[in-house]
Amino acid sequence: MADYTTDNIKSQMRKGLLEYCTLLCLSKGEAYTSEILTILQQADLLVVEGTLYPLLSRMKTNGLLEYRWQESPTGPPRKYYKITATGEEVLKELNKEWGAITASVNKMCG
Amino acid sequence: MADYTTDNIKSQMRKGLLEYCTLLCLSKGEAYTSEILTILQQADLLVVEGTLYPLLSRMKTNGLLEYRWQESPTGPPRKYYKITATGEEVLKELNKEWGAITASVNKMCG
DNA sequence: TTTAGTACTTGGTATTGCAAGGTACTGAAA
DNA sequence: TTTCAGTACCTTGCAATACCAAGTACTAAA
Repeated sequence: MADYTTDNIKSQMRKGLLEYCTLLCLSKGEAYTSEILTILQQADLLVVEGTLYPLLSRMKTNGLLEYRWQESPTGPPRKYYKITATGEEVLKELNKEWGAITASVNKMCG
Repeated sequence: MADYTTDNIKSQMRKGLLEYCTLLCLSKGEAYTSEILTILQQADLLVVEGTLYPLLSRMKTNGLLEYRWQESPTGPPRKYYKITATGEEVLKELNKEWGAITASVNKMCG
């Protein structure tokens, strides 16, 4: 099993949750991209660098996130992202939406 | 609320589940496109014709679905889609995946 | 000064969703 | 007969997105 088709559908299922999970992650406190990446990957979100950077930029542009630069002792400075008040409100909406979605899917299963 | 950004993220969350829910729908018996469309829309999947036709074709090409033509008393003939044995196996995988995803998300919430 | 490690950014390509328009069949109205 | 409305299928063109790969830039150690 786990052929190309199955993997493709699976990854699509997870892709759609990327923004939501990123907001969830940052609602617990600020973090920079590599940390976010690791957290999302540990939740099996299968996300990679080239996806996450543009995604964070979009969310910043849309006012859900903000960032500050912070020097790093071991390399170039880091962008620490933080959720905004708007982001918090959107997250509340998305939490409701997630509940509705699981209800929808479970209804289709039953 | 419910501004452009929120709606966009919401729709992405649901989009990723289209193939899965289509398989779920057809695992209950065959149906033609308009019926599938109605069922998915009743589950709030926000799908439209121009999305569903190519999607069903892709799934047929990938061996998940098959169809037969059937005359209609009230118009042109209909394509009745049915899940294949391969589709059933993929669906089992996706059911497991859905369980894993909800677990992942809920872990991130907690 | 070169190399390795960390971190951010940016093309190019492929996939996908959707709006809009097109084809074709049936039956009823003009 | 012709025209129209309803049903059903399909395609085209545009925009958004994900990902791979490469590029830039900073630090520290060899």
